Amino acid sequence: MVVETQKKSRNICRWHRRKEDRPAEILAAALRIFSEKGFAATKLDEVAREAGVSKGTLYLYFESKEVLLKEVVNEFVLPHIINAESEAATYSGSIQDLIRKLVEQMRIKILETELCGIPKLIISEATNFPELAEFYLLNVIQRGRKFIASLIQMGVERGEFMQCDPVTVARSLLSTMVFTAIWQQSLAPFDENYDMKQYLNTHVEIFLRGIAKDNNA
Amino acid sequence: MVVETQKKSRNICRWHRRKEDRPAEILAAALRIFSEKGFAATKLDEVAREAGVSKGTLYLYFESKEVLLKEVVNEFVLPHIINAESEAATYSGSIQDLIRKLVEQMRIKILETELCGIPKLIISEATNFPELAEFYLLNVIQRGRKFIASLIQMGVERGEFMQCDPVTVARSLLSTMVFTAIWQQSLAPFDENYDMKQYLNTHVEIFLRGIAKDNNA
DNA sequence: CATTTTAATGACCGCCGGGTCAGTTATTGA
DNA sequence: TCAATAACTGACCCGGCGGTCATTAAAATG
Repeated sequence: MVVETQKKSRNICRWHRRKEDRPAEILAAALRIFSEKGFAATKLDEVAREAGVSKGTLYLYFESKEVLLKEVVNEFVLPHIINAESEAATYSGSIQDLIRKLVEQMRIKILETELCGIPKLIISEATNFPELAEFYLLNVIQRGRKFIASLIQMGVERGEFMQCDPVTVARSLLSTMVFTAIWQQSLAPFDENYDMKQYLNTHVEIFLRGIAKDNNA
Repeated sequence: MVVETQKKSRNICRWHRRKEDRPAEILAAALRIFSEKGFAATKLDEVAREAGVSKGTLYLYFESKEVLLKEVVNEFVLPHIINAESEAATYSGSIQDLIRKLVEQMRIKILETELCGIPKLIISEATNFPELAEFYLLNVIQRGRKFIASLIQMGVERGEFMQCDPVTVARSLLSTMVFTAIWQQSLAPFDENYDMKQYLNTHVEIFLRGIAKDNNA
């Protein structure tokens, strides 16, 4: 053994040079593997295989495993928050209906995709990577919370909702979204009769009825 | 180097032989470290140090790292479920008040202690240890869910709550409890102005108002 | 006190996986 | 056409940790 390096026949198509596409492909592969395995249990060899490159190539584009994880978060999560905010800005119906709509969109675009692996990842590694946790809390959770709180506040002013502390109420609604993501990536596969859509609908209706100004049973 | 083994001076008191106490001490230490670090990032050397023993001693009482984790779950979680069930059996007030009381007890006995590290642990490692996930889902989550569903059902029959699917509603309430535990062990330390008690109270009141039969704002 | 038993120790082993780099090959451009 | 360049590869390195076991000494036995 030792050295003797590569001289054998080689699968041709892997040897393409595609500097432009590599980062995106690697990030997509990393999202998949990180979501499934968590941080520590993810092997870079596996990410590389999933991305169709060698481990060395990873280090051409990302300087370490930890940096790779951060880049995954940046790449895949932020756009959706921004999207929801602009969605709300142009909505003209009741706040209740807007909330129903936003929850449904979040379900379809995040909770039912592999994207929901990210919250679980952050939560799992929060103690080991506090810097990442803070980044996520600030840029995703707190941003989302402020956004929802502003909707609640608006609903109160319009007389749709009862008097309440919008921030705490927003926390309550958002936590359900986060929990749903985490559940999806952990115990949901073992949980018979679990139906995310039904669960979310029930929860949202209880929630809306719970903060409604007057009660129409 | 090599061998030369131990002959130097030694801290005397660690050499006590306490076969009876060791397992409990090791489990307590394991709960602390597992809760804080997660499974993969926990080093058995550290658990041993925390328990005041050597790594070899761990293997005298537990055959592997994975078995140690399972024993931790068995030891610390199950008793609390059983306790809540018997609590409810002897309660005589309204279901609403019983739910308030149970949530508060859960907060004090689990959520505000290191015990809440366990749900996070299970969630984090669900993919890597599906066997453990199933065990926890069956013995803790589903058992708790059935218990809560029976309370909801009772509330419906008594006319406290509106018509609903008790199991889905139970899911909604329990998920908040689980989420609170997870949050406590992950992002809560970074989340300024987070007050678990206030959050839980608000959430429970919204929930109870949301499923109440008639609305008294 | 001498002997046996066994709780407890910690140096060591082997493997695994993050990270490196000498070597290989597609592409560029002169 | 043929350097020169740079994307890409994978064998290798090495530190860290789960797990082992020969050794030590506290307690039990007689």
